[in-house]
Amino acid sequence: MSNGITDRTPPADVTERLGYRLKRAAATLRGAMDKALREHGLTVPQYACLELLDQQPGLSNAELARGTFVTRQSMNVVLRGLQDAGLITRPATTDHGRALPAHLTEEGRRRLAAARSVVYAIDQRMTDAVPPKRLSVLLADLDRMAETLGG
Amino acid sequence: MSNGITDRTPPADVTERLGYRLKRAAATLRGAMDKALREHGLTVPQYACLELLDQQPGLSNAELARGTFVTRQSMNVVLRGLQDAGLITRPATTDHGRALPAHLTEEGRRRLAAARSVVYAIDQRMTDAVPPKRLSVLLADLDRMAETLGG
DNA sequence: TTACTCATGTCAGGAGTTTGACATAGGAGC
DNA sequence: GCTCCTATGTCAAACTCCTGACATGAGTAA
Repeated sequence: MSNGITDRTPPADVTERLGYRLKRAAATLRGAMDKALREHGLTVPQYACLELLDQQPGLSNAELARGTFVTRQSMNVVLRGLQDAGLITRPATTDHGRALPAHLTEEGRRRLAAARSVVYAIDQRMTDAVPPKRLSVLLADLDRMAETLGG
Repeated sequence: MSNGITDRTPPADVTERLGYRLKRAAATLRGAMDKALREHGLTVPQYACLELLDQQPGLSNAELARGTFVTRQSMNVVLRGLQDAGLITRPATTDHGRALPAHLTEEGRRRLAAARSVVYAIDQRMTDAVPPKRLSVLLADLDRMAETLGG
């Protein structure tokens, strides 16, 4: 059966398929972040939102949704929560268009800084699990996988 | 700043971190599977459950939950749905212990076979996106990442 | 101007998932 | 025997997220 030509059929064992492994790694990461962030009073989408806003102040609801891989509707409730908690500000109206630019408050920056330390630790532990020389290749492969499926 | 020693601090740009890329790839895969499976009347957890049961008949609710990375409670709902749809069977009682072994019905096997084709196609497209020589290494790295975080 | 298209923000409803809790069954150790 | 400890199944409530839908604003072209 082994003829030197790459097998183009997914393994019969589900757990040997790329999709399963990808899901497993992502689920584990999600669980670790969820647990760590809970002690900081933040959910994963909330943290992701704060992180994006810190790097790109003024992002709109729709832009944040795309950046965190959720729908506009989901991001809307996240933003409302962050707004109620006083971590971000958003104008009620705007001169041009409908997009409402969001910005971090001082408190938001503080909470983000605190939460960032624990998330960094997790990301670093995970990154250390892969040989340094393979990291850039791994990142590129993950990107290709996403792009191929229309991400 | 580049001194030949591997940088041990996560990139400031969130989108350059391993966690972000991993989430992106997983989210894209989830979206593709979700869309494809909807035409077969199945959700992703339902499909995963059927696939596991096909390979390992008699798995219990808790075992299926661990295998699909959800809680027992979630899997309980999934199993109830599959049972109502006549795709699996589960005894009401058992002689030994509390674990109730689940099994596919004939209809369950048919639906799984139909759904499997579209999922295989997605998995294959994704797998083809990474150079064949790197596939086994990629799988190993994903595993290491999960194990490091306690998966 | 008008009509069309697209992106955005938002509301309503429902499906899926989680946390927290409780009762039951088996095994290990005393 | 008895007591922990663990694992399992299940219920209830809350939360998260999504699908579907609608209205608004901007740009484009007839």
